[in-house]
Amino acid sequence: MTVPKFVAIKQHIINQIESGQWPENARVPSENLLAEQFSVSRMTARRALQELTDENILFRTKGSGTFVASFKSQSSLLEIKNIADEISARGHRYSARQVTLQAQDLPKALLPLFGMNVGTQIFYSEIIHLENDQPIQLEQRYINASLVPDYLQQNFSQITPHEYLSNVAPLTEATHEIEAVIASTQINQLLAISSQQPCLQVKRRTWSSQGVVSFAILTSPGDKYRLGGHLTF
Amino acid sequence: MTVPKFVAIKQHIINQIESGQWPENARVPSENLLAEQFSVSRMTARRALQELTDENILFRTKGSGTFVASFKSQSSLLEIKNIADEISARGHRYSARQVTLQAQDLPKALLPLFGMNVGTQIFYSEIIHLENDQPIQLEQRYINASLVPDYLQQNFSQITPHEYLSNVAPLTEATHEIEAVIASTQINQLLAISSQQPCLQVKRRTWSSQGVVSFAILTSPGDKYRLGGHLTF
DNA sequence: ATAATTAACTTGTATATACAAGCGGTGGCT
DNA sequence: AGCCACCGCTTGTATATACAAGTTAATTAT
Repeated sequence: MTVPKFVAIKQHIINQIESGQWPENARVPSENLLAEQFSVSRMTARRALQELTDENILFRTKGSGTFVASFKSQSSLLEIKNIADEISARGHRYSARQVTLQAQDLPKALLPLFGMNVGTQIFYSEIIHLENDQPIQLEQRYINASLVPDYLQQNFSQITPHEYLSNVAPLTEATHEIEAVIASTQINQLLAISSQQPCLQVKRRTWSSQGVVSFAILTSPGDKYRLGGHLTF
Repeated sequence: MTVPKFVAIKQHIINQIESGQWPENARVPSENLLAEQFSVSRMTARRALQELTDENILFRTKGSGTFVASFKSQSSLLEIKNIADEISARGHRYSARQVTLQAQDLPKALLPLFGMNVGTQIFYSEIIHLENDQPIQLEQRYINASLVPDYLQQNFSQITPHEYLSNVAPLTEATHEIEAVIASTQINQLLAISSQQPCLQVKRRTWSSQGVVSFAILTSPGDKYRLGGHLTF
C-alpha cells in the first residue's frame, strides 16, 4: 500500500473541496457512507474526517453531520482564539484578575494607532489571565470609547474583553506585531517572573466596520506559555 | 463519566511534565503500559499519546517510543515552518520560481530595519512558491551580505531561503508584522490573482547572534492560503 | 393544527484484535 | 572482535463491534 487508506480518503475530500464540487458548508458524506464508498471500516473513514477537522478544513456537529468549513474563518487574517477557551480545552482552570479598568486620555504615543484626535475618550483595562491560578498573560487594552460605550460596565471575570468586543463590535480586520521582549519591572511583578525572563509580546489592533476598536498589548512569559503551532490571544 | 478516559490520561501526562517529573526528552510510558495502568484499551491510551503529539507536547518514533518534546521548539517565539515541508505534508507538489537574485543597495526605507549604514552591501531575492504549480506565496527578501556572503550562489529551487539561512546563521530572534493588504499590480501579476484580491502579508525580521540577518516580505493570496491555526512562512 | 413520541441517522467514546514495520539488544557464528 | 540473525518491544494502520448521545424528520396522539 503506497499511501495509507485514511490518507487517500483525506485527499479525495480535499480534491472535492478545492475543485469546487463541495462548497462552503456543504455536507460531507457521513462516516458510514465513506466507509462503504471506500470499502473501509467506519473507524478508518472517521480518522480521515477527524484529521481534516483538526486541520480546520471541516467541522463536525454531533448528531448532525460533517461539513466543509468556511474558508474565511481560516485564512484572511489569523484565527484569534479566546484564551479562556484555550485554557479550558487544556483541562485547566481559567480565571482572571482585574488590575485596572478606567477611562483616561489616549496616550500621545498611541494617537497614530487609533487615528483619532487628541482628547478622544478612551477606556483602559489591565487584566491578568490565570491558568490554574498561575499568571499566564497580561492584557493591556485601550478601547475606543465611542464605539464601545458600555465597556467599563462589564465584568471581566465572567467574559474576556476579546469575547465581549467580538460580540458588540465584530472585527473585520486586525494587525499584529509579535516579538520577544524583556518586560518592564512592573510587568514582571504582575506576571510573577524574574527580571531576565523573556516574554512573548503581541500587539494587536482590531478594526470593526466603524473604525479602530481597540489596541491590545498581550505579554506572556516565554516559559509558561506554550505557543505550539498557533497564536492564542 | 465526567471526562472521557483519553482526556484523563492526557491530563495525567501533562501534569507529570509540568511538575517536572518528566523532563525534556524523557521517555513516556508506552501505549501498552498506559493501557494497563489506566485499565483501558491500547487504542484509548494511544489516542491520548497521539493527541499530545499533535499538540507538539510529545514526539513519537516508530519502533522506539514516545518522548517529551523539547520546550524550546514550541514556545519562545513562533514555530517558523518551512513552506516546502508544509506543502509536502499536504501531499501536494512543491516547486519554486526564482524571479530575482541579485546584489543591490539597501533601499533607504529599509535602513532602520537593518540598523546599518548607507552603502552596506545587500542581497535581494524574489521567489514564488508554488503548490501544484499554483503560485501560493511571493517571498521578497533582503539579506545582510556580510553575514551570509554566499547567498547569491545558492540554488533556491532545491532549498528554500529560510532553510538555507537557518543552516548558515541559526536565528535567535524574530519579529513579525502581520496584516491583510491589497497588493500592488506587480505582485498581483506574479501571484496570478485579481486586483481586488486581499492578501495576507507577513513582514519578518530575523536575527542571529551576529545581528540582523534578513528582512522578508511574504505575500499570500487570502483565498489560496489556508492559514488554519498556525503561521507558515 | 399542534404537541409529543418515536425512529433513523449522525458523531463520540471505547474495546478487542490483527498484522505491519521499525528499533534495540542478545546471542551465536565466523 | 566483528557480523548477522533473531526476538521482544514499540509505534502505525486497519477492522469489527458496541453503546452513548445529539439532531432531524416522520409519525402518532391530543
